[in-house]
Amino acid sequence: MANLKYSRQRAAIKEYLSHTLEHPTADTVYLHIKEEFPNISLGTVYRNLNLLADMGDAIKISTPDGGDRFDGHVNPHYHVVCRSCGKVSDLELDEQHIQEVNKLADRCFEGTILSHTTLFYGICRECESKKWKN
Amino acid sequence: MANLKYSRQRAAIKEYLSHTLEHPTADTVYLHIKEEFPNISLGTVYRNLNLLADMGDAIKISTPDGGDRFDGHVNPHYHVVCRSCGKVSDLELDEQHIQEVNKLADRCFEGTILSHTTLFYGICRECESKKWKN
DNA sequence: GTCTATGCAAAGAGTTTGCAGATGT
DNA sequence: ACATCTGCAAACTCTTTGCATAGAC
Repeated sequence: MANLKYSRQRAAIKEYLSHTLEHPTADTVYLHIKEEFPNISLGTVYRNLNLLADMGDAIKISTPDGGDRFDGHVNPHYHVVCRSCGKVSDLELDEQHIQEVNKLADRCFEGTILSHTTLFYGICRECESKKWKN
Repeated sequence: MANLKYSRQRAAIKEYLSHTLEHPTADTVYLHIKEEFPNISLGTVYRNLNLLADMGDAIKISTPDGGDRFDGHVNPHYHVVCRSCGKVSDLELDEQHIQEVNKLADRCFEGTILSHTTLFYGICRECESKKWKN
């Protein structure tokens, strides 16, 4: 791994990721950071998001629809994708459960399990309420 | 949902997906089906893969690196992505476990959980052996 | 005959990359 | 001073779409 140098843009991205509860796409991060750094380019955002993900300071979430999303909260937790509006929410599960699943999987796999990510699909509360208004 | 008409191309894709243990990308499916239908186009492959996924006859797997992969085995099971070679393998877990996880998640989420997919990351057996040769 | 599926090619979305100049150490 | 990072734009990958024709019912 190469030597990293401080950059204000990267610091701002990391800061933003660690304070938002949304799970922004690269483009959303770009639009947000642009308020502070009007000249920042999308390429820089992508480069830094990938750097942060590689360093373990962010998580990249791949969903079947649309681009990847990023999460600055790296404690073990799960995500729910709303089938109706596409929003990604956090789902805190028993930390022990997460470790259990890794062990369980390791027993069934001819190799080594390092980690896992689980994506739940469902309907978020907002969309459930809307359903009754239509 | 619209009316579906039979097509040999779609049948061939479904057949291929249900017999392979790889988890091919759309392009891999395309190359394979091309042997039987030399004129098939990539667009047709994508259209049919999405149809199959919508009908529940295939599963679309999104990984952070590269394009989506497809799996014709729709019984509940998990996947392992090798961190070294990128290969996707099946992981059969206790079916009850899978239902348990949905229920557990539903209790922790303000909305409704419908399903989930879990992607394990690890090192497959082939790559583990290679490690000792290098 | 009508409606859907196909092949083709072009367009679209998301992401990466090469380069010259700015910035951090 | 040197290596890294940035902004810009072009390139690239993956996927979708519009249209005329072929195929299913």
